[in-house]
Amino acid sequence: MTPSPHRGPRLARLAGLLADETRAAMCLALLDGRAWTAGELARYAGVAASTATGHLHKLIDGGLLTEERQGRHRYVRLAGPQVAQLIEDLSAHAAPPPPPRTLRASSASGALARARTCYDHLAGRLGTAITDAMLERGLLQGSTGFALTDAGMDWFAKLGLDLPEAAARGRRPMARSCLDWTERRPHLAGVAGAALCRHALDTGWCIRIGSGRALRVSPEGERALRELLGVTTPV
Amino acid sequence: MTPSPHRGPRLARLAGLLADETRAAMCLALLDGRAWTAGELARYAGVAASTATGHLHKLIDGGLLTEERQGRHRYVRLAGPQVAQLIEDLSAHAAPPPPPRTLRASSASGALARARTCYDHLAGRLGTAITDAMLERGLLQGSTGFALTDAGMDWFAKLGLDLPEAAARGRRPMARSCLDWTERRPHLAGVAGAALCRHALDTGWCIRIGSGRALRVSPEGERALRELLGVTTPV
DNA sequence: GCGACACTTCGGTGACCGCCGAAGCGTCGC
DNA sequence: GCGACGCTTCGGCGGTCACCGAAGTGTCGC
Repeated sequence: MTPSPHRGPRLARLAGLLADETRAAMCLALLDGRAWTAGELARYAGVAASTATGHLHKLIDGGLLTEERQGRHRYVRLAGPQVAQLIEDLSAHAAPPPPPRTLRASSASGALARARTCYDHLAGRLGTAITDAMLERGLLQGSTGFALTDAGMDWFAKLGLDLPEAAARGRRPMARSCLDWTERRPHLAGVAGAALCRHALDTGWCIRIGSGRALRVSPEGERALRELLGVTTPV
Repeated sequence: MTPSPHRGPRLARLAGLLADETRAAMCLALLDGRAWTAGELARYAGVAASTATGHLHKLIDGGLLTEERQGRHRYVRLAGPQVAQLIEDLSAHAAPPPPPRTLRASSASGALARARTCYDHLAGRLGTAITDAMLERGLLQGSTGFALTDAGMDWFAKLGLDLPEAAARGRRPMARSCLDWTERRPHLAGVAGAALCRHALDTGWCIRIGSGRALRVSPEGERALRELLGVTTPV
């Protein structure tokens, strides 16, 4: 007797979606949380447009992506935060065994390692620094499985961010830990992480560098982070 | 410029390990946390022994499994809790879209839905009931990303379980949430979940039914859970 | 020792799947 | 309208991979 009905085939089907280098590259690109056109993804992955079409069909059928058609363009994005989390987790497990701990600064092209978005929250040295500060100040609890404290809820409320209301809109965790692939330490994700990132972009604390995931911290952002969390912008 | 060195191929390689029905079935079977022989897995998955050998090689090379040779037997098990978590997470995401919420009792063969192990912690209605009770009593915090409170640490200490010492032995989270595939709600995993499960088996609160993952709760176990957590054994 | 047994290695076979280019279909801009 | 453009469908090619049976290696038990 199999212990559960059809878990094996289902698991294999889902894993199969990510088991191809081209599709994996597409999903990792989409981790920036934005919508890409089919052509952009094809060029990014280095395949013909017709090939990309087939891959996108599979990813959409499999529920990992959603599409949105606009004129002659077809925009695709990750189907939701759960999918982003899944890919991020899986990708973290697939990381190389011994990370070259010493000269890391030289790799991962400076700006990205300094501050970037990870789907819809903050990552890089900025993300982990903010997370560390929130832990120190008792706004966040738990060395790995994060939970927001009452003080943490107040802190967000003072910023004008209504987390309970945001959390009620979906089944998403209020606070979640996401493994940072440059820092190899957790940073804040979940509803709280997304709200903070959105706030940082809305208020101009952080500004996107070009069209990628990299961010730079504005002078106002530096001041706000220092005052609110005692964070000095990462070098 | 690719945003990161070689994440795509690595992700694809890892996913590829689980993208085959036979390998997926093997990994799901190994989620019970025990060591299986190659022949057992071959029969379980319904393939020839030679085929199973090949699959096990791949899974071991890929770091998902470890082997242990004893005489003419080759025992394999999951390489660690991180791997168990990964497979459990992935499998939860692969679940069928609309769970038949009504007649669930009839499916998932009664005993397993009532109480079972999930790798090395407690799952099923028993697992979620214990988790709910710990949340209610303030031993655990966070609706999804769990963290143990001070009161929770004391509670474990009173049972004679030294969690900080256990946690220091590895990089494993103290408390973690694991999605229960029969209840569709989280239960307690991580160091704390494993310690509690081990305690329950050591003290005879729970006893394995046959050789599978299913458990039954002993009379002493019922009494202990009622006194310690106010949990009445799930029907 | 001698079989019984667990597992492994080795060809061979067939299916699946990713890839491309060419041709077709819609949309946009002049 | 008319091309330019983005995307899609189709056919064909080639590589990869899961599978098996048969033969081989090591271990256990008598």
